[in-house]
Amino acid sequence: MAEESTPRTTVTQRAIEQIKAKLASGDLLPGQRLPTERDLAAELGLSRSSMREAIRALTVLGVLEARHGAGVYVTQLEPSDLLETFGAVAEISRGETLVHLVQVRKILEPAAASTAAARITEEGLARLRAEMRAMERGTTAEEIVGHDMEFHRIITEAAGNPVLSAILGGLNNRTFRARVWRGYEEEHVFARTFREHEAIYRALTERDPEAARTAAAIHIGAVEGWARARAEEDES
Amino acid sequence: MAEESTPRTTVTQRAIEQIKAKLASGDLLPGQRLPTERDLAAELGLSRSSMREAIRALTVLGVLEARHGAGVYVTQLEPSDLLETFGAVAEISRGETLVHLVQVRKILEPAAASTAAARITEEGLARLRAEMRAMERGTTAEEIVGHDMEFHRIITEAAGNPVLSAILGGLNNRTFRARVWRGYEEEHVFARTFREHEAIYRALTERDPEAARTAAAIHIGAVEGWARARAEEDES
DNA sequence: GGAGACAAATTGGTCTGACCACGATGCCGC
DNA sequence: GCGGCATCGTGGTCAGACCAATTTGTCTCC
Repeated sequence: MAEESTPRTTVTQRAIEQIKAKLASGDLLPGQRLPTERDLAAELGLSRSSMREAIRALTVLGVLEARHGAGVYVTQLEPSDLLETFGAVAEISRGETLVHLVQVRKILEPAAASTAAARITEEGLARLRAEMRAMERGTTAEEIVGHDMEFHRIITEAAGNPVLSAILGGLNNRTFRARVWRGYEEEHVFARTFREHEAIYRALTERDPEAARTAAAIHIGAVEGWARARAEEDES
Repeated sequence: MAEESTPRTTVTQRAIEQIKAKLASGDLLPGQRLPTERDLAAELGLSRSSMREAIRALTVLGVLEARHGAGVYVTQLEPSDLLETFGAVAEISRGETLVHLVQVRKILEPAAASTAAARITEEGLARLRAEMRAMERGTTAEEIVGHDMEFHRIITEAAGNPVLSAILGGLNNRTFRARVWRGYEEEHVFARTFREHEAIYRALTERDPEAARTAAAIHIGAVEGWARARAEEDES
């Protein structure tokens, strides 16, 4: 027993695991610089090509960061770094999965709004007001959607949980929204969004967690409907 | 204008984007086979090494699957494939982030339990009973934790949202649990878990969504406390 | 004629070594 | 003392070779 090599997998995969282990164990700390690709390859006993594949993989996962000419570094390992890939999922998903993604958002966003009601600062509320005004004044759909996203981002942020923020950020991708909200330019749909944002804002102002939760749930509920319609289109 | 090349990024990164675009647009469909690495490299105008890095990155993201000797394939793009990386995050995270992860679970799991109360089948309930019995009979911590995880997995599954299942699955990682539950072997802690599972199970049997939600929230609330204690240890 | 075994072609996995491009360092001249 | 330039270190890319797993086709034997 005690196989020292892992024949059933690739050397690259093994390298990935080894680096991940060093991270989990605290052997590598956030911000720290790794040895050079060449040294690392020698250390782990593989070629530079394979080592590079491993580093690239961990880079897209948001764990490492390669700076051309400067070296490879561990990221801050903030949830925002690590869960960036969550957005990629939202971008690629199609059909029914779109609905499932929105459903998860429908669970998380009300919870975030509820927590935010108790924690949001006066400054946060002021920023929400600003976004609402900007959204109403907005002319292009692009612009309006931008302020809409920012509105939700501020609330999420106020909940004070970076993991939650990162997940909701991914689910709230620009690309994702664009796909769900196709044909969103209709005037009355925007009007409805305004009203719903207003309701959420009011609940936050009154520091009413339950009202905030409900208002957010209603808001996302509307999105869910569109996602469902869109999903049926996809199933062609 | 209209720069045709993207000088500000790497060729590998560009290749990743191009393949992702093909996936999002439906140009590449789940299960489909891609051209060989060599052909793909020629097609996108880069070397095979760089192409391989791109493929490896997408493999780690759960989007592609490379079969030695057989070719590269698009996965089924099921949430379970794509959100596998979520587990990796949970494995690497330390300190306060552990608490934030558990907090997200505390939001999602009650929601899942609530939905499950309305949807779980008789067979599902039977499996829950079996897991509870097995857990009580379990001798090693390893074994008990395994049945515990399965208990939650069955409930999550019954909620019928694969995205939700995938996220909770990642949050419920074996490694993750091991880190949070250090010193979990104490008898009374297990006893408490038994009782809490019992409460969740009863609510499901009675098809009572609110009771299920509450019972699940209480259960995860206990875990949150341990995670918090564990996080303070980490901050050394 | 069909089934199994073997051989060849296909294709991902790994390695080597070279060169380029970007950053950091330090030296030199003003 | 300071700005600019040369050098070196390091990641980024490329090319070509060989290995290993799989697939496919063919051939033999029953």
